[in-house]
Amino acid sequence: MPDTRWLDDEEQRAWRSYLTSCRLVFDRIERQLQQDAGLPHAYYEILVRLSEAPGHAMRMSKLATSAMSSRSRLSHAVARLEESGWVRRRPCPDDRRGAVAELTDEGLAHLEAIAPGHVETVRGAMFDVLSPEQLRALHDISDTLVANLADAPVWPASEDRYDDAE
Amino acid sequence: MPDTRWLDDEEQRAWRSYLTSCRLVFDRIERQLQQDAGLPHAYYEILVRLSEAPGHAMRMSKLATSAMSSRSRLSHAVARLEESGWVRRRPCPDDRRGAVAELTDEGLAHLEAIAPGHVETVRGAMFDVLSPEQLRALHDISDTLVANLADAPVWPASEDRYDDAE
DNA sequence: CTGCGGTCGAGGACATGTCAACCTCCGTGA
DNA sequence: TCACGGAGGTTGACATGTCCTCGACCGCAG
Repeated sequence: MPDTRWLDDEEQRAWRSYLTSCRLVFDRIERQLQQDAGLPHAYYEILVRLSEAPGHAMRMSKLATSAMSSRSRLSHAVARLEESGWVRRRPCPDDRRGAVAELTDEGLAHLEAIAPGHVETVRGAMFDVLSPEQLRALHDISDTLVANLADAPVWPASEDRYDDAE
Repeated sequence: MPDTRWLDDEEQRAWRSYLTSCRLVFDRIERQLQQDAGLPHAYYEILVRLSEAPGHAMRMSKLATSAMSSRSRLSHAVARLEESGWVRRRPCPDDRRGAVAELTDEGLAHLEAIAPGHVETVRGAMFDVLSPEQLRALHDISDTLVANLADAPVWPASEDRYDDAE
């Protein structure tokens, strides 16, 4: 490794501010969801994706990708959601290896009950705080990051990583 | 709860893009540190704070605050870092309840060994990707978020939350 | 000086996430 | 048709984080 390109003071401050802001935002989201809905944000995401899918059902691997989750994580998560009665698993008709996760009526009802509180929290943590220009800029920045990091050669530790699916 | 102020399409996209980008950035950071340094980013932060403190030592509670950690989390973390030999705990001279965490020589050496890789990853995940204007904007946005969410009425679940300390 | 509320830090129980097998099954090529 | 590489999904061991409780101790009010 040749000479390190250290961060200068300005970059240092920017990076730490970014770290702090993300932590503050996500802590809020996480905490509110945990308290009011009894589930972590990752699980909420899963319910949302299912609710948007045709038939409120989706193939496990596709669900993993769309919820930005590893397969293994999704498997554990769905197991838990199944215990809670919000999701049901059934075999995939096309592919006997596969499984399909399906939102139950209770799951949908629960999601509809908790969504308003979550949205309000998101507004309070972000949309009510930033100016319209800041929001536009942040959207642009986020898109740029996603575009540049998405396919990312991050040594997918095992293959067990978001594959590029769909 | 009165009528929910739902997110419109644009806001929805912005929020999801933000979520995705943060996940991509932090996954990289986390993965690189775990692989090359054998520790999660939160632990790295602790080592950094200690290395910047006078005498490479800091009171536990102050360290918790400065590393944006709960006391309990810090306690577990320092226990682990102590096992690895990178940090040492000693009683606080002023306050017999207290404890002081101190970076060991090995800890400092380890930190110095792994810092370049981390910095390079941060550059690759952020500074090399965004334009100077984007970076300025992101810094400004982060500061705004921190300023507005820091004291945050987030029902500190138990008192066990970053207190506003020092 | 004594009692009392509050702070400091530790630790246990539990939830979530990661990694690494491990099966089952698919699709292809010989 | 059958072997084989790879995909889909699950599972168990383990690491990390959260919540809650506890014991020790501080500092103040009486």
